[in-house]
Amino acid sequence: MERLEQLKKEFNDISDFLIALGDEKRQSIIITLLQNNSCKGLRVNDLTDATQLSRPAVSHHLKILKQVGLIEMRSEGTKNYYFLSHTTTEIDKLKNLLNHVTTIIEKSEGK
Amino acid sequence: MERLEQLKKEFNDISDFLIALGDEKRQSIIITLLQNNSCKGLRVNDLTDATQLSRPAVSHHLKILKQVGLIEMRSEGTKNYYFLSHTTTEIDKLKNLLNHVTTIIEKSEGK
DNA sequence: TTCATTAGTTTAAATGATTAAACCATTAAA
DNA sequence: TTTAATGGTTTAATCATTTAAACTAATGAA
Repeated sequence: MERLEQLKKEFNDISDFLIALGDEKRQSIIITLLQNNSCKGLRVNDLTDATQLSRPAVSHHLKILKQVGLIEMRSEGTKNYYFLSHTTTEIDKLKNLLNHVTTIIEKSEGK
Repeated sequence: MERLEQLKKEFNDISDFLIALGDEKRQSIIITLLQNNSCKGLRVNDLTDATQLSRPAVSHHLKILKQVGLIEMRSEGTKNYYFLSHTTTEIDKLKNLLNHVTTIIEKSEGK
């Protein structure tokens, strides 16, 4: 039952990330960034073109994606370049959680 | 670029699952079911007790969890028993998607 | 058959998320 | 020092989600 406490924490920890990933608008931003996944990065206006969203909407979603550590930003003067984070900490956490869950499910298989 | 199309489909396919998993109320239902992961399953009233949610709220969330294939139901008379699905199809899909994404991110690492 | 139990559904209210419009701040160029 | 370009923020409106209250349906027991 100690493992259940651990699992509860893991779930709680990853909520924001799951919510961030679940939104289709944000998915299209992520996919656009994956398409242009050079070190250069993309600007807000590039993303409004690609995703059919207004600038405040893109800005809003970028903020959420940044908060969960999925993307990062680099400034050059007034120009901001957004790119997918090279560290995959949150993704790895989610993978671990999923493995945890499947392990428990499979263990009870024979009961 | 063919892989990107594939990825787009995978994302689209998994949206509802991510949204279902991201909600904290639904997480507490999942955890309660994990705690009692025998073949027997739990009834709606068991879940209202454990999660501090009203019956219509639990019913609503169970419906969502059922739609994405995470849980299943078994009826005995008027009594309905809910339990975590033994097939982990959606979980496996999500794992694959995450592996896909990390592969792309890591590939561009050296650019 | 009548009453109690179990649980899903519908509707309306409350809450929360998303968006556009307008505004502000910063940098770069003229 | 103006002016243009870039982009974040705030506010208010819209839209979707969640919830509770009341209702309905079905089964099982008295």
